[in-house]
Amino acid sequence: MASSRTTIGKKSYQLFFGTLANETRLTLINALREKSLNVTQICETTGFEQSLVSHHLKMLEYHGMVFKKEQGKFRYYTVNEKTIKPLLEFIDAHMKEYCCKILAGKR
Amino acid sequence: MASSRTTIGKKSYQLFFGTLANETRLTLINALREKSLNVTQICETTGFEQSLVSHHLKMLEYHGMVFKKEQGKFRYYTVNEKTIKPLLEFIDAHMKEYCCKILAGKR
DNA sequence: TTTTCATATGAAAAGCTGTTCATATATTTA
DNA sequence: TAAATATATGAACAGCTTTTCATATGAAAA
Repeated sequence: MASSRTTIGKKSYQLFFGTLANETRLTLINALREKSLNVTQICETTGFEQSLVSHHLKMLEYHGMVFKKEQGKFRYYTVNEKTIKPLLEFIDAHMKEYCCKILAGKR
Repeated sequence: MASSRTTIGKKSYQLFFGTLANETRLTLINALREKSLNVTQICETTGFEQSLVSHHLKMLEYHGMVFKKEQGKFRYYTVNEKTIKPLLEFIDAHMKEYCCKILAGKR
């Protein structure tokens, strides 16, 4: 049994990381870190087009990174703090320690 | 001061996640989780072409996810356990809790 | 010192992802 | 119920990423 190994396949990781490997989606997540917003409010905050925002929110929701709450004709989105916050903190620590080339400004 | 917020920009996250959002690179990381291997050994283990492996290792190294150790004409690569292991464990936990749609088998 | 082995790299082709546009659906208001 | 508002979705195009191929570089062995 190769057991301390994860039980979740490469494809799943690829989808998870792929979901976060996008500047637009990271902007949406960041916008939602303050508080829940509906789609129109997200568009106002970020300056992105409505259909673009909807497409990306769908993907974020599908991967459990945001949650949707229906309220009349509005759809309020909330960031999954439990995942997103520690994840970004963890990565900050990695970057500070290892990614000198990136932090140095190039690329 | 929006201070508990990360100091590292969206672009850096995009590059970090983008590096891991690829099945080939995840396969390389997985191959290296057992032990350090040189490029030829990685090719044997994974079945990938040498130039493909070199391209991807370069990216992984650049982002601090693997380390390279020169030994004569060989280049031994080691996974960055400190980052990769807890990261994958963390994501497993996220998946188990939120990504039912993915785990259910579709996509 | 020529050949062989190990790895790296640049450029082109193939494949994938993001954005836009047009439009659909669903809810509320007039 | 017609019009307005809020959100979602499919398809096409543009742009980016991955893979392949040809070849370069560098170290070791013959």
